[in-house]
Amino acid sequence: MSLDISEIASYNFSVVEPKWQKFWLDNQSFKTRKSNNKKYYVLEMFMYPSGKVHIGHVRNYTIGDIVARYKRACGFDVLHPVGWDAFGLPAENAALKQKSHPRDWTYKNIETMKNQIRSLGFSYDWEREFATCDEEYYGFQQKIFLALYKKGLIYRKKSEVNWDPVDNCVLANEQVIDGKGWRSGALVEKKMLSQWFFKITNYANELLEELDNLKGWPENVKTMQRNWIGKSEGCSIDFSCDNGDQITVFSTRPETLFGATYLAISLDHPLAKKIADANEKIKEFISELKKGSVSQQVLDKQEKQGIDTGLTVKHPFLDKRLPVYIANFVLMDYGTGAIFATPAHDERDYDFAVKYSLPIIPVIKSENGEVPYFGDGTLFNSKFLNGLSVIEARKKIIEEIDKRNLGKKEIFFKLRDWGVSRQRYWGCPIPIVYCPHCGTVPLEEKDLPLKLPANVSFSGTGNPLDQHPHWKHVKCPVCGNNATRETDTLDTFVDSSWYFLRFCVGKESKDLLDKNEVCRWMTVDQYIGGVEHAILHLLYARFFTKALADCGLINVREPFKNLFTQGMVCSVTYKNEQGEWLFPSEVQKNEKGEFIEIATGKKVIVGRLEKMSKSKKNVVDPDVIVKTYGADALRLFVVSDTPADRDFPWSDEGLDGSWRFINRVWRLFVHLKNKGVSASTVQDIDLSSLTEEMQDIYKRFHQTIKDVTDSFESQSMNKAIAYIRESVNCIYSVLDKSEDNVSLFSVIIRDLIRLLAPITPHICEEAWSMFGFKNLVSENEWPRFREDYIKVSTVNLPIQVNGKLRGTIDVSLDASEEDILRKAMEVNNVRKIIGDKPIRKKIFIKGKIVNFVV
RNA sequence: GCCCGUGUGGCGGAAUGGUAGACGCUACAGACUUAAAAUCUGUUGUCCUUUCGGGCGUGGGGGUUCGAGUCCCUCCACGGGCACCA
Repeated sequence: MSLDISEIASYNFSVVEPKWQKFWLDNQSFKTRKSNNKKYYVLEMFMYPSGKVHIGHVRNYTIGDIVARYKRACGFDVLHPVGWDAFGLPAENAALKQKSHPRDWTYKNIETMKNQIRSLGFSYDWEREFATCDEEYYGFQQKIFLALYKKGLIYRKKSEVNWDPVDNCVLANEQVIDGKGWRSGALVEKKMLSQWFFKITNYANELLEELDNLKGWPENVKTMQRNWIGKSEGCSIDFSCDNGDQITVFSTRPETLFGATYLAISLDHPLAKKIADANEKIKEFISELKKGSVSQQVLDKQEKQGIDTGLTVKHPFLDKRLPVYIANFVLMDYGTGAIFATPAHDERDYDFAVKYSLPIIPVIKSENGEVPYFGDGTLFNSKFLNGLSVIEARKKIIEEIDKRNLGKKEIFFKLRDWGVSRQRYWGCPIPIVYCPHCGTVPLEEKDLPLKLPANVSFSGTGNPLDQHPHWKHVKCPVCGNNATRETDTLDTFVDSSWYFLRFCVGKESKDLLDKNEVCRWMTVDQYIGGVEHAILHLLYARFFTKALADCGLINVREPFKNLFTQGMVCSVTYKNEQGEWLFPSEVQKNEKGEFIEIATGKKVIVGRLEKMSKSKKNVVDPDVIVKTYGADALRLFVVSDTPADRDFPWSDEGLDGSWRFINRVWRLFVHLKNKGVSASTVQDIDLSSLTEEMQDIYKRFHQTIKDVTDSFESQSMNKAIAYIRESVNCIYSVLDKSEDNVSLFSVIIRDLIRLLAPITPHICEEAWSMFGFKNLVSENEWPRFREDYIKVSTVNLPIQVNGKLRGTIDVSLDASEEDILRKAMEVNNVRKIIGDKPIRKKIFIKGKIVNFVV
């Protein structure tokens, strides 16, 4: 086939894309529709306004937009909102660095990113947009805080933070680098501060059990949450100490009690403090161990260390005393902050025992006497437990402990309460006042929102709200005397724990949790975001939903029905000989195919694909791509080839391929238009009037509709695109017959545009209007396929001998087994391989396979 | 350290336990062109073979099965999360 010059001119996206974006916006094409149709709520995890949209965002939002457009076409009322997770640390860092106010910095970023998002043609209902730093939003969040507070779900307790002794401020884990403060370089210490906590542990069981009902969640995310909640059954045991105190330990393996050789308590255990106060050496030792970050991976990796307190406790069942150690591997937050140690059957206990030459007494028989041993076996050395299995022994000893009043069976969760206090400015202020007379007093609703003061200075030291000249000084709402405000703000995870509820309510309502609207739209039918949020954000959002339901504010208990976690966007990295990262633009391929640094001519080390990040200089700017290739090409590319839940390898060549495909499709449209195809030539297709070849083409197209539909339903955009490409190739192969089959090609092209529209909406909208179809393709329905067209009557059946493929035969699906086996045996190659060997077995699976075992 | 994933041609990937490599990228060849680009057509896992065809192949090792990329065990490599980054 040949195309004339006018058809060869490439598709002018730079005119077409802005044209339709403006049209959609002006006509509010994606305003949330409220009809009697079924609803569908599509939500992508909202964006942190860091400054610029990156390709990772583009991929996330493209997936969401494809779902939204597809579901709209399928007839759902779709809620597809957009917003900004706008509080957080980077705004304050920018304030320090560039002297810009966090608010100005944030809103400016939002403006920039909004324009970027709009240039990608996402079908959002912009009317519902908001930022979490909007006074209206965080004011309402304070209302929610008060409701939870009244419900008894919020309390204050002391908890450890990373403390920078030079800057006098609390550091986030990411601000601690090699145990030192990122700005000051000072050795970080752990410090106890009074902080607010949400009682997420009240919901531990429900959070765990409801996971089983979340059929639309990936199994790995559910597993991670289960492990995080970490329900374990065990028992508490009281040990009496020779100083008169009692130490309660928790153990999930009480059956190993007879192998216990020492007790270990946490650095923060009340007893440890008591001892430290009386013993300078121990005090010093504890403060030495307290250096460094509070993060778990740091704690786990550090060497196990401890100190003998000199105290001993009595073993509850044996006539012996065990020494009590203060040890850095015992966590105050889990269990009771104290353990009995059985080094023969626990790795940590073992390492510690070896280091401090403590005895190791095995009580469970292992096959080859290995120590430490963690498997099942028979108890020995254990008095009344002797001869029992681990499970039996556990049951028995818990009974025994209970009977003798030494402790009781208990269930502990690894899940800890959620600390929400942040010693920072750019967050939601906590609506609490401390009064010397009335104590802790919540603000009254009429005093909300409690706004952040505008004039604030950032020195990098201390807490900005605390240092503000007058903000914290107020009159007590109860007695009117001088009082002070809480100067901590809320963790930004709080902001993102209910934003999906706020989206349900239109801007006209002051009640941000308007029950009718929340009830109409919740739950979120499809939630899409990175797997890095698998635990914290998703768990907090689930907790919040339950807590708000218990406060009577909403009536759902689970926020997200289906969850999709997309992979990261990765790209190649380059480093020079000094190990410095290089931009791709600084690198060139020479004649030998080696990569060299342009500036120096020296060889460059080509690293493996890594997550795109500014520091590795392997980011790609979406603006540049949109300008040179268009939004459709970018959208198409980020969901092509790689399944959406896997990491996506960026490549310029791949992007080029997507761009070529868009032009190929456009040439197809223009060619067919020139051959007379248009909306007015669409008519019902009478199969019998077509040649056999055209019948086949039409049937294959119905198969394509089915394949693409199935792929969209299973979020396999990459497969949908492969099927569409295949179909386009197929249409190209018969293009010279288009003139004789105008109606057929009209029908096919109409549906092809509709199949492609969720992915590349601009070109499809343009083609839709060019062919003269009514309304927008974005408002049109999804094409349907006919079951009777995709049924096949014959099949190409593989014939195996001993499980190896030796040939194939074409058979009718309803042919008898006998006929097929006879035919299979006649295949030349099969006969040759079998020879005169006797056939031991004939496997026949209808429509699938024939296998001769000889 | 603990928890969760991933591993298939030169590359991204496809494959209800049933013909491994669909679709795309790259590379190569041809057509068109004064030429280039673009476009179109073809080839492209690997080894043996003129052809027909055959051997080997889904990170390594083992197992279940008539048959394993797919299920089980084990090992290796890489990535994500770990509670104050979002």
